[in-house]
Amino acid sequence: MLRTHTCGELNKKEAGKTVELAGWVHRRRDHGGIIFIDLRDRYGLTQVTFDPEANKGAWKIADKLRSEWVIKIKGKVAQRPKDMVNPKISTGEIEIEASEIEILNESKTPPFEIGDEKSKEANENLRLKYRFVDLRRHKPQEIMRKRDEVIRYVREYFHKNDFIEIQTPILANSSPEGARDYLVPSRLHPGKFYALPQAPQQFKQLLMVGGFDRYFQIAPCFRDEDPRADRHPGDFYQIDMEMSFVEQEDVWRVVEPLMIELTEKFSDKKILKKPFPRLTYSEAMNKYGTDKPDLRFGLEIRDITEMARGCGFGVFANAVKDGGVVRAMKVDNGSEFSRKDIDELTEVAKSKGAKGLAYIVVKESKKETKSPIGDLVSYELQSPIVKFLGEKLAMDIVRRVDGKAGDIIFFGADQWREVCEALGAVRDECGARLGLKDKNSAAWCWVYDFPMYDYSEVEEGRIDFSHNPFSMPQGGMEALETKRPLDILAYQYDLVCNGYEISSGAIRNHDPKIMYKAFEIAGYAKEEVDKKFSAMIRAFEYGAPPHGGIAPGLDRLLMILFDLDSIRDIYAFPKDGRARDVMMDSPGEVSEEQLKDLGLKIKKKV
RNA sequence: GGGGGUGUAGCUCAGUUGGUUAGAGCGUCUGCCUGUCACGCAGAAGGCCGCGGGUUCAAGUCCCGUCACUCCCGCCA
Repeated sequence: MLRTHTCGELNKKEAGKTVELAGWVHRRRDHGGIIFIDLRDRYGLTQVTFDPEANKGAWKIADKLRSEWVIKIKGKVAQRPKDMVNPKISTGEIEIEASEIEILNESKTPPFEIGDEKSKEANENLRLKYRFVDLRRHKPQEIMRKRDEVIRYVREYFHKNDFIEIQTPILANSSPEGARDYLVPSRLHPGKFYALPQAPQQFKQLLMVGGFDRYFQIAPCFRDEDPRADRHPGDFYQIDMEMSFVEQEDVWRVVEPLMIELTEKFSDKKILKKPFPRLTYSEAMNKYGTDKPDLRFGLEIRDITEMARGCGFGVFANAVKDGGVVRAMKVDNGSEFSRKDIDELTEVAKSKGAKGLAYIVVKESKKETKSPIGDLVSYELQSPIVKFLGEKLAMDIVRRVDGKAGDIIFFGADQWREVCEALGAVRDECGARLGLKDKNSAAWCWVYDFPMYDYSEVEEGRIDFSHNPFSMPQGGMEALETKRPLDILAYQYDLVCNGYEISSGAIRNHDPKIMYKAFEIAGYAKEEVDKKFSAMIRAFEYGAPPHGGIAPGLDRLLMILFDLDSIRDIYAFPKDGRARDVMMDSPGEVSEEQLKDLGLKIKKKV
């Protein structure tokens, strides 16, 4: 060993001992005579002193040291006088009086400062290029350590509950649904391709058929989709689990306590409600305009379709006439919003397909006035739409949503889904602008009863699976045969925290007959299903047990627990915003020979 | 595929209404300094103001184009 101790562990109890430390030169303070070196490793900092009078040789070497050089020192632990203790570091009571020093490696001047948390962080792309240096900083060190603790905790939790971890293949098959695949050309089978799994979905279901009734895996998943702040491009990890002989409640009973424990042990957030509130998909959409509501704040959406029927404001009246809905969302204290705020919120609504964003500001008025229905009110309405609605209807709507002086009310009028999505996005933005997203709260909830089918977004008039095609429809075969497809619900559930979808799961369809029927409704012929899911279908014909599971996204979970803005922070070696590894320079070019081996040709861009 | 933002020293940023030689802090280098701990003091080096074009007596600043970076939407069963 090149060291007897780490840089974070020595204290006054060791005073007098001779020790050896190794690490990086964090900072050097040269006083002309005495030289101080802060020596750093992942455990902490220890101050090392070089005194020219005590040891001229070591002092001379210390004089040459620069930032990030790797050194090994030998010296005596000395207790610092009381007035020289540094309370900011764990080893602040002592210092090492160096007698020997060896330079293990020199370093170029790093392209950015590694130092204190106070210094401004360098541009992320520069840090990613020099990630091996960036990782030396306190923050990434701490995140990686905590990530490891969470993973270990998860593993212990599942093992304690009789789950076993099984590694499923990385070289798998292209899956016909969902995201774009990463393809891997096969050399032995020219023209054929493996695909990296988007999730171990099919494998874990096959494990159930194989009799492993409680499986889990910290599973690598691969999807070739554009990145987002909460979506790491390329590869990411799921806490994948599946159970046999269970109903959805049983899956929840395993996962919910784990999420509670993880939140309480690894974050500073307080869980707002235990057990987690449960909302059906339609409740979530109607009240919050999204299937992943942020329940840290209220701002519920209310339906005023009937009030708006035939009203004087054409946008509302026409929406109702065309079979749509009119919805209102009251924002407490929203009258603070400036004209600019409202314009920006309108842009948010428009980005979700709304044509505009109608609003009524409820302004406090100095004197009470008589409302059109005769009572006294101490507010007045400011809005471009009141003159069309008429004052009486406007007042009624304000009452309906419990509006009071100081509020603003936003409206959406269109088809149901468009209104939900637009107001949902506006609600989210209002929550952010009004500071309602409490960093110290974790609002977990279950969203369940997702519809089995939805109108296809690719093809007019077609019906498609709204989520996972492997979910069991509620009511089984009977429902598929008798109900209108859009009315059929699935045993499909999401786990949501603070507006992030952490997890998606389902009770699976384990009956081949029901599976064929379910796919038939979505427009797939039997032969097509046989071809695309041959292993699954075959397996289900040999005694598949009822089963279901869930797969919380590890990365998004960690991001919330550790309160990070970027999902890249929780990776040791993240991809950049365009799915590149700027440190390794990947994706990279390959040689002609490699391509030839694989039977591939590449068209060069001119 | 669409929209917004940014681009000035190694890093983080300022740069007014277009006006003389483009600045600060940190870092780097040199010298001084024996108790600092974000040490201090003095000095120095370091700039294609992303790139190309235009307007102008004059462009870091205005206009057009372009590239890069970044965030958002689409997409992500």
